[in-house]
Amino acid sequence: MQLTVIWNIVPRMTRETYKKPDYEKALRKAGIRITRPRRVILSILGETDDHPDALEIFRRAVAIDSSISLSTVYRTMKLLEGLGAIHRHAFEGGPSRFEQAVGEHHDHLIDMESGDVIEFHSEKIEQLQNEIARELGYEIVHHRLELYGRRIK
Amino acid sequence: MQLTVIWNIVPRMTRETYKKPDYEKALRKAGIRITRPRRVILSILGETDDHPDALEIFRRAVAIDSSISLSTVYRTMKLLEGLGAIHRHAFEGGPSRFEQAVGEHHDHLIDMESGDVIEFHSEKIEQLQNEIARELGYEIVHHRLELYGRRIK
DNA sequence: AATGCAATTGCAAATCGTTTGCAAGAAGGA
DNA sequence: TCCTTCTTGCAAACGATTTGCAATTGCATT
Repeated sequence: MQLTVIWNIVPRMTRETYKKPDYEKALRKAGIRITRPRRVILSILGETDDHPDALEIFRRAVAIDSSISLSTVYRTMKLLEGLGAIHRHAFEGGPSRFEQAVGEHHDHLIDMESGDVIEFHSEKIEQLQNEIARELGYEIVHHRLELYGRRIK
Repeated sequence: MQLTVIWNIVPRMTRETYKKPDYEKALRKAGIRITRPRRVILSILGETDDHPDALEIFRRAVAIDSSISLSTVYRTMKLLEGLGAIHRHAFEGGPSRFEQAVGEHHDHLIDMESGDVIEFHSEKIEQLQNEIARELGYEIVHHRLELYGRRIK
């Protein structure tokens, strides 16, 4: 199977402008078959704002179509990740958690008590990272910045 | 078993000033028994400059004392981590890799071709992180910053 | 140096998250 | 509709790590 990054076929997509039919058309164009399980998983990813792990996605999927299997969830996540449609995050030990690749890049602040994930973005930090990498003779392909913190009362 | 962070009992330790006897004394003071396997693992951690994973530490340990088991390596890593004597890093999927907690905090730049890990530190980035967290109503307990890059030719 | 007991060990089996082989079942272009 | 290829569910395999257990060992105490 040959993978092409198709996410740019569906550009400027945000949580608000997200439309399933367009999305599926783009996938089909990239040679990906729209199956029942995939449609279910896609709809879950499109509707959530949190960062569920495979098991959680599986649970939600089963609630819609009980015949879906966990391996299909894993396979679909890997497929979508390869297409650039979702991002995988491995926070501190735990299982991978996924989020739809919507809008621009951001980093994460993890609430150590609740496990909540807060997204943020700092252009200044990004620039500093590039500077540092350049000084060391590298160009950054991607990065990971996670802040683990406690809510200030 | 009651754990106390003892690493500050052995302050200002650098790779150059590191002395096993002092180290072991500090551990004993914290109620940790210095066993043969632990002495071996400690010496490996003290001598290396890279970021070996448990299996690699196990291999090196076996070369010194063939009776050491992998589970003891894991148990010791967890113990030392709890004491603050080592840091655990989980880079992109792979197994945890460890490094002695020596000197001050630093982040990592991972060479995507070779897997090499380059350490760096930027006070500016640290400050920005604190600002961001504060704005979001959080105080940072710790963070993880990894740059994945390619060498510029 | 010998004693006693809790801490530590090695081993094998268990666990967790994830991947894979396989035969059966569906997608979608002709 | 037919045919080929992709996808699926299932169960078994997987890699990293943890655990239960009985045997061993460190070390504070005699």
